[in-house]
Amino acid sequence: MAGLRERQKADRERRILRAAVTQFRADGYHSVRIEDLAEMAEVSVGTVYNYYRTKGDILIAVVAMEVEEVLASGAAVVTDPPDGVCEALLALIFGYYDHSLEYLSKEMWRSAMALSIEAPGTPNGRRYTELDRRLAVQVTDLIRSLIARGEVRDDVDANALGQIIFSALNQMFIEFVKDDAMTLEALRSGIAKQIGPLARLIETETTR
Amino acid sequence: MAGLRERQKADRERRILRAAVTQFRADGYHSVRIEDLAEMAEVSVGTVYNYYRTKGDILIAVVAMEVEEVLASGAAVVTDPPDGVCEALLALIFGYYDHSLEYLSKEMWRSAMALSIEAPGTPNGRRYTELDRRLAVQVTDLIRSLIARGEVRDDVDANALGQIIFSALNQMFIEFVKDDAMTLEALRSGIAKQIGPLARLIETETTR
DNA sequence: CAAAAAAGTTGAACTCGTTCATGTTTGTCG
DNA sequence: CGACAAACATGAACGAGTTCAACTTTTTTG
Repeated sequence: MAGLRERQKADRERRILRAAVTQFRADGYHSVRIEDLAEMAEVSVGTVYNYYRTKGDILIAVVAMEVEEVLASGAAVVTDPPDGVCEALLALIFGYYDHSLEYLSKEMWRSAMALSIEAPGTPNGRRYTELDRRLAVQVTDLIRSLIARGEVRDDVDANALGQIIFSALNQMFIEFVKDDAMTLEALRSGIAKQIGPLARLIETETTR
Repeated sequence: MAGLRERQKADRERRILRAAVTQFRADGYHSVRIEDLAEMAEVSVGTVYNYYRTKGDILIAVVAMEVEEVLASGAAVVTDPPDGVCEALLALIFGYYDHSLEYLSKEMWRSAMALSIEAPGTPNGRRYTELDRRLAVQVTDLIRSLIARGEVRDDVDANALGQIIFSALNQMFIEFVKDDAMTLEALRSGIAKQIGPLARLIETETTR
């Protein structure tokens, strides 16, 4: 049976996370104080720290939910990619990008990325890094899928290329969240300019 | 003539920077307090803030000196790259990597990178971003140089490829500084595994 | 059911980056 | 040289993340 204590704990954690999602989005990660979250969640400041190690932990928890969704949407593309190497890659990448601002602000992404670099040893950092790794694996899987379909030359190194493409899309995304004025449209066209030439290099002859 | 005031100012700034280089490397960016720097530089805490906007500014100033050196060493490779596409690219990249830990610790790199992502609008962030851009330009220049030499196919998009390669080497470097246990050797072989296959794709037929 | 143990909550106190009103030093002008 | 202005240095005070010793609540035990 679910003891009273357990229910209360789960409830408090949910309330804190809910407060975080709401306030981070509304006022920005930095403007929100732990005290604000505690107040909305109807717990004390100390209690927040019983559920999350640091303020950054709370952000990562929020961001991780979003990335899980992105991964799920990407899985659909990998299973049945559109025709054409460039089209398939961009379908996956645009899927990532379009999802990214659904629940999170650029400021939240910036802070989360900064955290993952600065504190790689914490549960925070490791969790975010793991999500990055899974995204890279998904890109690699797509390439393998395109090789199996005969659209990509079978002498390309799927691992190397998947990693390279992930690096490119990730770096582009960093530039996107760093510049508040940059539109999703500009992000899309930016990565397309890189993926296009690359796709041409790895296509099989027959697809030309 | 250099007035007394000017000399004193320059002197103080140098002392603060010197204290930062010494202490950041010895104890880590985070462990060092502004008060520690002030003490070593024989100024007050407030004075430190007269010369640098934030603690991060001081770090960026230190890191920027290092990156300028890296850019200078890279320029030599671009001017006269070794034979072979892969060899030339790796000569440039290894040059970057080997330089990177000469004066800076991994923790300093992590903090600097995190800063540039989190505070892109500050003088800090912009300066670091600008250095990144110049590194990407240098990679692009090398590719152009290899095209001119006939080693790289002249139908490849030098800009797109330069940016992609920069993203890859940068992402790899991020993984390197995130993992204190990762050796320079592992970093080198990691990027080589990505650059190798890519180089084969862009080489002219004759070089095969 | 009562008492002890376990688990969790609390908010005051601590740290450190940053700011600002005040004081001091340097340069300039009569 | 003396007095005024400008520039600069100073450190106490403030804000926000984090910690921890004391207190409450829930569970277990006899």
